[in-house]
Amino acid sequence: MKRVSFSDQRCSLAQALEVIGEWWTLLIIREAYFGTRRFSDFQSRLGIARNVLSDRLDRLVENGLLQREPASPGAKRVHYRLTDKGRNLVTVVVALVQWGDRWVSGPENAPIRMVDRATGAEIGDVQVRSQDGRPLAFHDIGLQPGPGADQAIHERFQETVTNDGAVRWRIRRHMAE
Amino acid sequence: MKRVSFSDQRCSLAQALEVIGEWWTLLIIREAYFGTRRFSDFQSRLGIARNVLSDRLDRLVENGLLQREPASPGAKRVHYRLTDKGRNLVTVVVALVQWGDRWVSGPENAPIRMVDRATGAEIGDVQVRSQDGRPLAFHDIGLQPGPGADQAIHERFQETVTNDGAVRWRIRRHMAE
DNA sequence: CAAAATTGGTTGTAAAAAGCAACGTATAAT
DNA sequence: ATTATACGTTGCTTTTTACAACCAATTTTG
Repeated sequence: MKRVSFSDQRCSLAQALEVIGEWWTLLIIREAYFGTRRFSDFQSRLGIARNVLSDRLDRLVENGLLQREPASPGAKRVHYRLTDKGRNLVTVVVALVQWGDRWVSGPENAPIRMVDRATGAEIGDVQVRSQDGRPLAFHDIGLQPGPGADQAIHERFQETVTNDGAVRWRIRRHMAE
Repeated sequence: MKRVSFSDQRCSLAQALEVIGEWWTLLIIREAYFGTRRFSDFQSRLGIARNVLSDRLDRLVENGLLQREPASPGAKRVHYRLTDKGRNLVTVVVALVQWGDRWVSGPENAPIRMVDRATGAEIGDVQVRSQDGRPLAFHDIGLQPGPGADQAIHERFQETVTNDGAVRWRIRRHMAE
């Protein structure tokens, strides 16, 4: 396959996908959310090939999303547990499940319900919001070069200053020549 | 590779990944968010091989995330535009970018800033919330079999009724025997 | 405590997917 | 009318994944 790496792309989405974008990886994370800890349980629950599972677990541990710990105190056999970094992906997983429920499975065929433990009511839809809590639709979100933007990213944006002094960023649709 | 399909798994995450989980696919969606519409712009912006791009675009159109439309009225040459189904993935993309900013790139190196167009302020962190808006942490989220759960999923859960009549679901850690 | 079964992998091989470069048309620009 | 650009497709190579067989260490069972 000689698959190209995303890690040199200056884009946090590419960075994230480099870590969790491989085939099976996110399903392993989901399985960990479900409480699975043992190699053989991951294997039989997912139906993944053992060598691929082994490889993915190694990478997830390397990247700090899972941690190995003794299955029983002092034992050599290990369990895999989510770290904070791994648990923090919960928004991504929930957003994906909700999208899948809505657009692929259909809400009436949702295989899993996610509820608020405190009330038992279904959780809300994951949304993009402003810092003060207003829901933001697709077109309410503006893009700008960030603090880590490089030359290539700056070239994608066009800075304009309106006559009242406000700065506006326009994203270029086509490649600059 | 003879890669196994996720589409027979009864899990909306697997269904979603079947559509957008392939290498490059989510980066193409991101590129579409950025306003890219033309084949050659996708190609040169991402550095993706042309045949792979061609394949991914076909699949995205097939699955209804992108739509082809004449580049100019009456022309045969096409542009690719996001559909509602595609735009609806914005929560996933934003959640992933924020996770990448936080855990991989580091917030001070974020290449892109996402702002509220109305105020210019940075958008908030994507969160899982209850329907009435309380933020839910990882452990506040409970799992239950949903309306489309099959036998296998039901076997993963253990239903218990507390003595005040409330129903509780416990997820089984290991495979049932 | 010895034998059997389970766990947590590794190794080898075949098939499929990704990467690369060259080639072909149809449209757009000069 | 000629040239250049856009949007792919085809053919070949390299890398991954899938599948099955094997193996050592640990647990369980009789």
